[in-house]
Amino acid sequence: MEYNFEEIEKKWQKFWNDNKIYKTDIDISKPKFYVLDMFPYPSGSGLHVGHPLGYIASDIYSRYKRMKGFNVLHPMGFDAFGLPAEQFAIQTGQHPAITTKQNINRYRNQLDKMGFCYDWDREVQTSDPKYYLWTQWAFLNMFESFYNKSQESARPIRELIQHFEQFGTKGVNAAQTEELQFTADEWNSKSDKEKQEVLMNYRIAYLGITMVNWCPELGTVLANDEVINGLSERGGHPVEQKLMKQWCLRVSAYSQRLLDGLNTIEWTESLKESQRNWIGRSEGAEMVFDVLNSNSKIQVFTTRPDTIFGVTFMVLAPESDYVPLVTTPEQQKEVEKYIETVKHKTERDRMIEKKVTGVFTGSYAINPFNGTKIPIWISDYVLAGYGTGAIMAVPGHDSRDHAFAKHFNLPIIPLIEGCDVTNESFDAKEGIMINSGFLNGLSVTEAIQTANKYIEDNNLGHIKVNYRLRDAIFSRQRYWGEPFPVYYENEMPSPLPFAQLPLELPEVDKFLPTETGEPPLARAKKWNYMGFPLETSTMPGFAGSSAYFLRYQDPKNENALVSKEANDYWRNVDLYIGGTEHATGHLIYSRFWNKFLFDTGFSCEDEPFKKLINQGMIQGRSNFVYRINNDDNCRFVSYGLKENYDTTPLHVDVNIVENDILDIEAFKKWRPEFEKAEFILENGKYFCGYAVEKMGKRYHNVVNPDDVVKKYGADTLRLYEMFLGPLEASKPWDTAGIEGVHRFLKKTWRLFITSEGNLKITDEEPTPAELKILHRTIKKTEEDIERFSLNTAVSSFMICVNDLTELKCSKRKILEPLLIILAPFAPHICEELWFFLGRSHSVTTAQWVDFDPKYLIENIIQYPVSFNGKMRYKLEMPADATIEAIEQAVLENHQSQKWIENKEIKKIIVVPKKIINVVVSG
RNA sequence: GCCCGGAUGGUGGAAUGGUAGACACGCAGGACUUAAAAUCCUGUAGCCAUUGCGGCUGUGCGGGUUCAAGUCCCGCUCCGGGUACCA
Repeated sequence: MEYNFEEIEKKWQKFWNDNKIYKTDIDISKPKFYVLDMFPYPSGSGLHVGHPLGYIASDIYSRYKRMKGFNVLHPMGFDAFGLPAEQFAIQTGQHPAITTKQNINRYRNQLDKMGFCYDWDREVQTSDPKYYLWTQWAFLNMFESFYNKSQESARPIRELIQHFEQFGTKGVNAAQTEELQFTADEWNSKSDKEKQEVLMNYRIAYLGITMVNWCPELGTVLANDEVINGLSERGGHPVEQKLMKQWCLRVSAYSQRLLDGLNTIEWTESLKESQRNWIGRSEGAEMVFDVLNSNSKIQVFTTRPDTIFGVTFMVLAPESDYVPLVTTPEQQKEVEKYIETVKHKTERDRMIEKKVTGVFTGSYAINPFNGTKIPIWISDYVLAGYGTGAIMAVPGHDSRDHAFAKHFNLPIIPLIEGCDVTNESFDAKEGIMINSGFLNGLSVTEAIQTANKYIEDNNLGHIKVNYRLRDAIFSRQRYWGEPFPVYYENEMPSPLPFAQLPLELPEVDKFLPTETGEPPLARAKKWNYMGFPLETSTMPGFAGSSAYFLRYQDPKNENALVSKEANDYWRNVDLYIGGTEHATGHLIYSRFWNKFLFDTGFSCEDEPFKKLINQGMIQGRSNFVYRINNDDNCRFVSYGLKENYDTTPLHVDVNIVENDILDIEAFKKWRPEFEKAEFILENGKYFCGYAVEKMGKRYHNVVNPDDVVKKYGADTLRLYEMFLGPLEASKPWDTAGIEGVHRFLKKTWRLFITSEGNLKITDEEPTPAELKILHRTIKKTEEDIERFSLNTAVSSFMICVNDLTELKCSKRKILEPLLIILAPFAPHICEELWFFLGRSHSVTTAQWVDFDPKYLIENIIQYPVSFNGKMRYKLEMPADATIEAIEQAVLENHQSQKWIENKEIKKIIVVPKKIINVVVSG
């Protein structure tokens, strides 16, 4: 009887499902382990073979941990709000909820075929009102909170109000949009509306007027991480800067904690580094410059206060509030003209042009260190959103300032001994200071410290830490997202009472903005609360994915996001697997979101994801055929012969190519125009060329996991995806090796079952050699799973089965444990064979077998003996031989080795169980 | 520009500083078969010797540390990813 994977897999998937084998509940008698996959956005094109890579790895790990005695939480769900469904709705009028539901069903169907051990009873869908109630709830909590920097924690906004009532802003140390100052009396005499406006300055979820990335094509604003190279992440449309009133989350308040937290979690260095760069902490000084003949003062931020003697001009951002203060009447026209041109440039234009532009304001500032007069310019290379929107320019030691100085012919002063700054600035923080007054002779590091001290001592400014991390813009002018639980009274936002949640998405006639440019929700008929209009924008994609890992812990709870009990037990994610593309989006936002919930007592851990593994991308492997140009017969030439002709390469569907050999008949049917195609073959075959490209429809290189499952079975797909290479590496999908993995499963099958379908298994006692094979494999499998080296784990199974086949070993005492350790990788076939062995319960819930070290030690160890690093012969020694005995044996052996007799042994190095190295003279 | 990775046979890839190339694909040869498929066996880094055991060279390039380097250190080259006027 042959290995009939199709039947077996269907049977056991049904068995697991019917018996709810993977249903998980709190069990305080067992240690918990939480394994999470980044849940997918269910796109219309379904899963391709790259998606399950991480899911397979996490599935193997979950199954392994469960067998090791852990209570494993391994849930799955769908990130169901998103732009593609909405775009589709705009085109077709089909409600996004319907499209989304269809896509989810398709995904679910595909996932189910791969034999994952998810507890589907815990499924969450972010577009489900029962789920997004808790997204809205969290938003309201953020609205009702501010960040107390002294306590390093979010606190209820009423604490701040009480403080204002008693002391005004005195003693307030809170994260804020701008610095405010008022007394208690002033606060108490403010109108309600005025008070609300002030509080917006502090709330963690606040309505703010900020420069946003506006994408006219999509008709919505985008967060920084949704803009790539000045184009929208979705669709690649140009993005411009625009001042708009938007909901924002005060993520920046958590900058330092987000940075510090990285040291407490097990993520890859590169991912932590990305986050550190994104947070962008920089220490420097904020310094005040007086403006000549004016009362104005300009504050700048610099990380190089040591270079102050090299400041030859100052630059303001075009949007800076300082601009009107310092522009002289003579320069007014020029400045206005410049600002106008800058406004019309998109982010992308700026990047592509990279032209140096700017305009002089007519004013001068005074260098506070030496009193020199420095011209104040305006240029778009200075960003309004960072620091103070104004810089002191040091062309000698900053490349951007240098380019500007060159262009406008401004002086450049070298400040470091021995450097030439005529053609290039010297940006490195090293060397000895010159031309710098009292800083002369100091090293750069010393000079920075000395200058900082001088600034503080002389009241010229203060030391300041700046972060690049911006507050998250939280409004989207779209339909398919969570509505804000907010209504407007007197034009001031008020939160909906919790009892009114969830605020469900209303029906609209079209999914487009209104004629007046309002978001789609403005089309809804009854979009108000007690007569007051409701907010018409919706939340962004990351809202629903920011706390989903907590909801899985208690998905059906109607009274809380997660009960205290469930959260105390499941805590945070022990292992999170997903792609690197979320490094600066989801993984920042959800850390922020969780920290907020931690502060407010709803999450018991400060960091949501303890260990994170990034699975690599699976790229497509495209195939090409070569059509001969200007050929009447539509001929194609095989890859190896194409140099003899003038050809055009054409992408060909990889599903009609096997091992780069084209299925000619299938090709003729693929496209009508190829029906009469002729082929110039090599050895009777047509070989295709190949290239590694992104997996996508346009390259005809999409491989659907369903097809692979159909052909080889889920167990083969699982093993093969792991076997392909290291989990974290990017690699192309190449079916060339899949036969080998499939062959391994067939071999395993044959260890148990004869070709007639009889059970081969005997109850004979295993030999030491067989036990050695088994225990070696158990040990290796454990080690490999623990370090996520799943490709080598698969290899070790192959070696094991090959060895057992060679020994014709079909002994129960060997094969039963083998099934247990193979079960996480290939659960279906193991269940079937386990069943044949007469075992009743599921092998996937069996207890893991521990290896017995006594079968691992070799009785005799063969030591390679090397002389001066060169291998000479092998010396056999008992495993328990002492180092002295080994040395003695080498010396004795030395005498019988003629070729070395006139050389003197200087040293004998014995590496236990590894090698003996003999150092000889000459 | 900056920050991270990476470079090993024809291919994907193994190697806690200790016999480089595990395992798999592919290829070649063989067995079984009327034949094919399936299955099994042998060989497979390169070069030389293969009716001798074997020898030499080899982990992108150039140096170094070490008895011993794919692995550690210094200097390059190329490839991949992230990020960018962040002062």
